[in-house]
Amino acid sequence: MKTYKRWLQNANLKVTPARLNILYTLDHANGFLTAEDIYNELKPTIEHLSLSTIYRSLEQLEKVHLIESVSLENKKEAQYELAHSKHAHHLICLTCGKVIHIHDCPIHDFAKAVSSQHHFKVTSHTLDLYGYCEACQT
Amino acid sequence: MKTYKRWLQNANLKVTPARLNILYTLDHANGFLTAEDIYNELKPTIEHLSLSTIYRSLEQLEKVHLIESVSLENKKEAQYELAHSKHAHHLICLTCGKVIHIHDCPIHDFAKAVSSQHHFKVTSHTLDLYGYCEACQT
DNA sequence: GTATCAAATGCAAATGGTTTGCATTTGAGT
DNA sequence: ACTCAAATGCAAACCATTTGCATTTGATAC
Ligand SMILES: [Mn+2]
Ligand SMILES: [Mn+2]
Ligand SMILES: [Zn+2]
Ligand SMILES: [Zn+2]
Repeated sequence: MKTYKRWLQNANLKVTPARLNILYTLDHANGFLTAEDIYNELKPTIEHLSLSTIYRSLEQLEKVHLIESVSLENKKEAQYELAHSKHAHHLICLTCGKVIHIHDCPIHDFAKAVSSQHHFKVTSHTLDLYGYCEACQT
Repeated sequence: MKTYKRWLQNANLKVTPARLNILYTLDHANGFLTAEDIYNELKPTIEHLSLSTIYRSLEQLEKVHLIESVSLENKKEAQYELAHSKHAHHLICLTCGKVIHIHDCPIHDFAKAVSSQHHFKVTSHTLDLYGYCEACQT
């Protein structure tokens, strides 16, 4: 918990139980979590926890770049993960939701080519690969 | 309109004004459209048009693969476009919403590599590039 | 420690995009 | 024209997320 406390202090956010627990939960998840996932995880251990606190905390944590939100194809709820400094892409298991991070990025050259070809100034991109993780390929 | 009629008939869907108009509208858009975009476009010309008809039509059209829905980063509404048979990716203008289709795909080799490296069976992927189109780069 | 005050929280109500129930209309085949 | 499933309009329901407001709490100053 020491680490999370420092993260919050460095970001000039008050250290509150909700925020510490949200960071801990995202840090120990093996895939993306929704606001409600986090709420359900924490509700039993925090009395009087409100779902709106989760939403407001996620908003703040994202604003200071401690976490990131992702929109997944065919999912309407926002999904969250701990922020990672290195540019990365995702392997997402369609069965168990496990997420593997890939730090290799095949897009930069491609973006450059496409960019000049279509006179389009590319500033960012999203690339997610869907399929089945080792455990789910039986 | 002749074409759209045939599309619907081939898909075993009844030919209705709403569906014809939705196909026409998507066919002539230069970017993705939301259900409400389409509704606002058609409302003036179709008396008693209901937004739920738009939603139900989009659902049907997607089911028979005449159109596709896309989830965009930081947009909560579903976006639609006419289906395209060839595998493609998107250049999306952050200012005007224009979408350019790229039929070049740099991912297949990458997916193969990553696949064997992480024992992950990749079945699909999404790749969208965001930035500014020629007209919006002033 | 105690006082202070903005920031964070709980709770309930409001939102906004999307879906659904139901009575009525319409398209396609006879 | 006749029939019947499918499509539609409208209102109400739904669900994820946001917001208003009264209360509590964390950080800083004494
Ligand atoms: Mn990630
Ligand atoms: Mn497309
Ligand atoms: Zn899995
Ligand atoms: Zn543009």
